[in-house]
Amino acid sequence: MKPSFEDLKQELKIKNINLSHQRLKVIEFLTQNRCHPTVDQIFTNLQKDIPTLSKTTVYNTLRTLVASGLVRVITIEDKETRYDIVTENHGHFKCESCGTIFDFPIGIDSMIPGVLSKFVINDKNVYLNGVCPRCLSNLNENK
Amino acid sequence: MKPSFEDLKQELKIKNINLSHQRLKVIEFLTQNRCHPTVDQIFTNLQKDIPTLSKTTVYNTLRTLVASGLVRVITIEDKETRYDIVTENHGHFKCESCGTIFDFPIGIDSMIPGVLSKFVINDKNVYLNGVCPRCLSNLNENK
DNA sequence: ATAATAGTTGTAATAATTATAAGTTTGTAT
DNA sequence: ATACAAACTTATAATTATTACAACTATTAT
Ligand SMILES: [Mn+2]
Ligand SMILES: [Mn+2]
Ligand SMILES: [Zn+2]
Ligand SMILES: [Zn+2]
Repeated sequence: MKPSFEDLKQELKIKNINLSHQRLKVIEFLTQNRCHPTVDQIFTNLQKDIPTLSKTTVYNTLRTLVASGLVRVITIEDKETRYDIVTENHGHFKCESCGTIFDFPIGIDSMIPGVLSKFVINDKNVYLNGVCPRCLSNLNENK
Repeated sequence: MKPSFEDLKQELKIKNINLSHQRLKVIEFLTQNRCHPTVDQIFTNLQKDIPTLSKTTVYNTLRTLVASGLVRVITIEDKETRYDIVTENHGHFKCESCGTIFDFPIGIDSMIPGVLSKFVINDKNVYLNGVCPRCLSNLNENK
């Protein structure tokens, strides 16, 4: 599902979170850039629009959005936290060659084993690393 | 499978990695503490044995071990990299209340969707977050 | 309009990790 | 055993990501 900017604004109102200019811009950026951007990417891009923007605000905003369940944290790679506006269950594949992070569907619930039946699960992540088809064919060409 | 200390020494020899005192101690610690320790935990504990130990050495050693495939990196939580001597495919559950990381079996290969058939997959991780049974029962008691 | 509240900003502090260069250990050849 | 080179370790400095803080600004309610 692709949550629209308007949907998200509505969600925020319901959750009683103020729709400040900066917050709206962060959400807008995330809906238009579904590449799982880092804080730095979000900050650098929004700064063009909002010259006074502070990186602290980006951190604060993302913390608020994650806490309210509107945004999801992706830590597929050590040392670079990324953010995803799509909170529905799906897996992530990161290409070691080009760095792209791909989404893929995965039915993880069906494979959670019985030993976890007494555990309360709040969050699920499936992360794969490898090489994407485009990079594979590039590697072949250069042989 | 529980790789023994001796097995791992053998593996290192095969891969032509020097069995320095510090490296052996790191491996020994990981085989005896299968709690997915952080760099800091490994460092602090080994320092008792090796007073001259440097944290840089712990970082260097872990990098070497990960590169050679003897150790696995766990980034279930943002901001704390952990290490696992068990490299075989299994999932991780982190309790948000007590911080314990539990292992569980998972047949992830069977659920990788067709859209990824052209991707080369080098690494797979399944991370769950929630509350463990012990913490759940503690919470109930205190109500 | 005023006061209270929430949000933003710049700067400083913290923490994890990496880079560097000097010192030490280890392995190999003589 | 000795000497030399390569590999490893160490302490320190530098880098990077993130959080803390306090002053400032915008928003909301009265
Ligand atoms: Mn995604
Ligand atoms: Mn494990
Ligand atoms: Zn690629
Ligand atoms: Zn627990």
